[in-house]
Amino acid sequence: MKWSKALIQTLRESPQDAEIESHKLLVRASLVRKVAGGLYAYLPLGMRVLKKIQQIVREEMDRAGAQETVLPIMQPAELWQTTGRWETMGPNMFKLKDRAQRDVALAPTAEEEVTDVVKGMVNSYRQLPVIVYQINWKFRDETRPRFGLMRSKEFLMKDAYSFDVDAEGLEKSYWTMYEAYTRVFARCGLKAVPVQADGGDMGDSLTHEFHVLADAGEDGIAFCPRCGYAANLEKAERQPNRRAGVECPVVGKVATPNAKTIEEISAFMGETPDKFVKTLVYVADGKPVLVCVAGDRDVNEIKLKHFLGAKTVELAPPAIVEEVTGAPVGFAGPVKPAKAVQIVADLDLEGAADVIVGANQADAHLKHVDLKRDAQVGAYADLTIVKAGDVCTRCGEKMTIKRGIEVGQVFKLGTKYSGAFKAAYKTAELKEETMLMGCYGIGISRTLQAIIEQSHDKDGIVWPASVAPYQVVIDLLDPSVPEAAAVAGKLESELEAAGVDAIVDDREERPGVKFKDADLIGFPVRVVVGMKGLANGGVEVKRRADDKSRMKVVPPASAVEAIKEMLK
RNA sequence: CGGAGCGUAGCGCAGCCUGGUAGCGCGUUUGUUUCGGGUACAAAAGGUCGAGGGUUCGAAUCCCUCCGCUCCGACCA
Repeated sequence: MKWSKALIQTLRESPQDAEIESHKLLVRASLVRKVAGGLYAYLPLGMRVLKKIQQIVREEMDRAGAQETVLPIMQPAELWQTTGRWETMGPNMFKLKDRAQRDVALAPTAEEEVTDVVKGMVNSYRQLPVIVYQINWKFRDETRPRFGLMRSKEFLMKDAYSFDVDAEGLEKSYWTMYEAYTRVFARCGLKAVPVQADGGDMGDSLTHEFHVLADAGEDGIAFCPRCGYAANLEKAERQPNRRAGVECPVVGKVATPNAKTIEEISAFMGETPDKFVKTLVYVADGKPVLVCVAGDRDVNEIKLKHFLGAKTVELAPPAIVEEVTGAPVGFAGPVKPAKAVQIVADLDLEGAADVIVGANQADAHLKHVDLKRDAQVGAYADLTIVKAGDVCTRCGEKMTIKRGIEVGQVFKLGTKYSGAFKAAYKTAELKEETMLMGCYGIGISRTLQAIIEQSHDKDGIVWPASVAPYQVVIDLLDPSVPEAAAVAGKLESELEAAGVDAIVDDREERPGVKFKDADLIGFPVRVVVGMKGLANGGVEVKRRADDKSRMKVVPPASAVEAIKEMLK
């Protein structure tokens, strides 16, 4: 490829709407261009990377025995109504009508569609297991698209679905995909770590997310340095910090005017936040619940939801809080609320005594409270978000918190979709059984950006050779000198013959411009064809990631060899 | 959906407070110059100042409405 003919327009300045480094580089290096909020055009350079990632995914899926398909992006509403997700996906799904007023959706995912297709084709246990996949555009009407391709309204996703006869088969499919994902990310030059995660609305409990660790990541992950435990904060567990066995005098009321938050009240009373019990009013499936956690803790709403077995859990609006506690927001407590409602508390508080709680009365708190003696706590459970320094449940080590970008996820779905669609097969005993499903996603476009986020320096992107838009840039410093141009041209075709893709920077630009652009876009290997080098009978070959001192000067005839060596 | 900010040339921005011929840098085109880390000079093209309405002799500028974008929060198979 000749640069002078390529549709590339690098930018000196970052677009003003880009916040994180990978987003800035994506735009500056001319890989994508924003069309509208959350919608991006993939330019030739970006497209080449996207295709290389896709190819790696395809090879690994095929190796794992998955079969490629393409399902329609436009999906009839009936499919979604079958599982009830037409409603529950709600505004996240792009919905439209065709000319006959039939409802259709733009695919946000494809469990329904694939289940319907496989159901129509598989009738016998002999046809199972089967895993199908597709690489296709997905659409989600995100409330807040952000960070470029990280969270966009339209994105490229590989989604795979496994169908098995029993739990054992599903287990096997799940780990087959897990292995394949490990290989995919490694081949993309990414350090992606598998972490345990919450299944959300998708299915049953076992699920792993693959995260690329980065400060710009949207998810928090708890890690145990000793035993290797890694879990999304949505799911992460810890050993409770019980403080039982404290002597507890009789309850006393304290006037705490205008002190509503734990911070305010702890400053007011001169006690540390962990001496307090924070009581929050939640509404779970329409019913109010009091939730107590230690004052220095935050409620994990996902854990709460699972514990209560509720479909929806949200903080109660002020009116409900007042009705339940009999006091304005800020003074809720577990001791004799105005309305007798279910009270649940975090495991930290099991046996807790001599704590301070809201008095269910304006501008007042209670001290010397013994939860067991003074309150009607219905149940104790793990209800809080893990923090750095919390203790690992497995090995007792202190955990750390890092941030990650989720690039892939593997789920066991069980019969959630196959049940709804009555996707059944005949057993050898002629019985009808429901298939067991798993689903497995990789965000291809997000992976593209995650690679940049993980691999860049002050000058630009540092592409791993496996996914670089071109593996080699040939900087032809004097394009108007025929002998130099001939050397570059010959090298380009030799590389092509050797299966290495290269772009020749043949622009009439000063060397500095070419070097800056090469660094910005981040081609793994740079070859400089200049009069200075040619006078000494050589071209210069250098890795993007190395400094100038690691540059090699080789005769043009052996350049291909040297380049291939560097690409390894 | 709540809070904040911003919409002026392909990109980054000034001008707005205090109304009076729409500017700068990058990029683009042409010429000269320079030539191993974003050369320099000159000339040129490119804008219904987000949209609509109002005030005014006159609106990028003041007022109203709407739209879009970004950030924080809530949400997130």
